[in-house]
Amino acid sequence: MTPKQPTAALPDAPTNPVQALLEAPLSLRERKKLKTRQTIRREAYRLFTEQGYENTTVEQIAAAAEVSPSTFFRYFATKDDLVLSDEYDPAMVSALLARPADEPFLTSCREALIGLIRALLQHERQELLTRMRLVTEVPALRAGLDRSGNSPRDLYITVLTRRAGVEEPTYDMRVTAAAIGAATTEAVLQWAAGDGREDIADLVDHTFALLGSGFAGV
Amino acid sequence: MTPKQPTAALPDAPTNPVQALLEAPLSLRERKKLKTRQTIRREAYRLFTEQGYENTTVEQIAAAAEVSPSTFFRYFATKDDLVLSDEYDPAMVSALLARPADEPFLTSCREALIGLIRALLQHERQELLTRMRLVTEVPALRAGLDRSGNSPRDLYITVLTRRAGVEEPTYDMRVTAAAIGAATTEAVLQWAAGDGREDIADLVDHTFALLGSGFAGV
DNA sequence: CCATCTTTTGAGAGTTACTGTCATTTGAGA
DNA sequence: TCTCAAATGACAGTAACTCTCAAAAGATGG
Repeated sequence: MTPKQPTAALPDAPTNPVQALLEAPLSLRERKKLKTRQTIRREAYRLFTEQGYENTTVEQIAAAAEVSPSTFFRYFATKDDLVLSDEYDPAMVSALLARPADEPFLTSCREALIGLIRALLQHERQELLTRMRLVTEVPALRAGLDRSGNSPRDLYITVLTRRAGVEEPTYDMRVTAAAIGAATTEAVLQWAAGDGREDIADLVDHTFALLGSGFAGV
Repeated sequence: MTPKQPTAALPDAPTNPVQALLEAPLSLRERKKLKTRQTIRREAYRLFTEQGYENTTVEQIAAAAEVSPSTFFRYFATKDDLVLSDEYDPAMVSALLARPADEPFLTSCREALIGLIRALLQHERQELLTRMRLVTEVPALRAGLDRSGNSPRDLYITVLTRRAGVEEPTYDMRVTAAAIGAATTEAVLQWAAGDGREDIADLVDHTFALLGSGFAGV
């Protein structure tokens, strides 16, 4: 489910940054790795906002973060991953699985999504918005958003499959996951487009109500 | 709406290959261009099936089609475009706009989609299946499927906007387009996964019924 | 048929994201 | 302090593009 990372160098990457900050018994090595990762990302975002995404080379980022290009690619599989890879998937999955199995899936998604974003807002509001702004503005990133492996679609498929207790997802599960996933993306991007001023609960409620109505009004 | 092509070299590319074959008053130049385009694609698909997508370089394709790499990129903006760029968008748009404006959008989509695929099947069944198989099998292509500009989402947004007679799409239109677009993609890929044996009308009917139900059963 | 103009093409050089290898460094554990 | 495994950097290589410019080929008017 998680975006393919160079697992050799990061065998046990923390699943959630928030979580990572809280349960802090990290070895020196792990602390350094975390710090390096953060530095790379921070410098990258700085350069992106200064001179644009396309105009910023990996070499520049590596130099700014004071690591070699080799090391850069050990931390992020691609340049896109700087923006696209997040560590929220596991949190979302457990939030979804924590909901009652007989609840309508749309409801589970709505609640899980609102909860997750609320939690994130407390810790990394600014970074979250910067990311989303980049995604909306850079076509290459917007495209990569649906890359298999880290898309909402794939996440929902996983949950639906597990919830049903089967091995392989059915076609209906895939359609459901794809449609709700696409709507989820729209909601998050809309929220980011308004610089996070819009109430996320209202937005998600509205979005999922539209889905639940079967597009009756359209 | 159409995928970004190097417009300099192809100022008036035919909008639809079927259409293009029928209305044949083409100048020598235009006939040669069309032929070159077809040759490149044909040779590319041959190489892809022989040795795989990733293992085939643009240089090899260009050599097989007896053009220079420069020329390749004049015909296809990227290697992905060989598979992803199609010329069906305009046909789909007009099919959709031909439906009554007060018909539920889901119904319009269902009918237009079934009609379009049926029409395509008569002329290019084999190529269509080869394409779709590539898309399902190559992760990079699967990702590129949602690239802004040629996604079903963007197409549906255009139609919804025009149908409503407004300038900018509303948020609800974007959500609707994204969700139905994602479902459309699932349907087409499912159909291709079964090598086109499944009845396309049944599949699309079923898929859009699921959407229309608001995922009540899930 | 010729001259001219425009479009298309090929050659070649350059950029950049990414891969793979190997030697060196650095933290972990006894 | 010694040893081992993990992390890093240096380096070479590949392939997808981009740009520029000159040559070739089709269109056009006489």
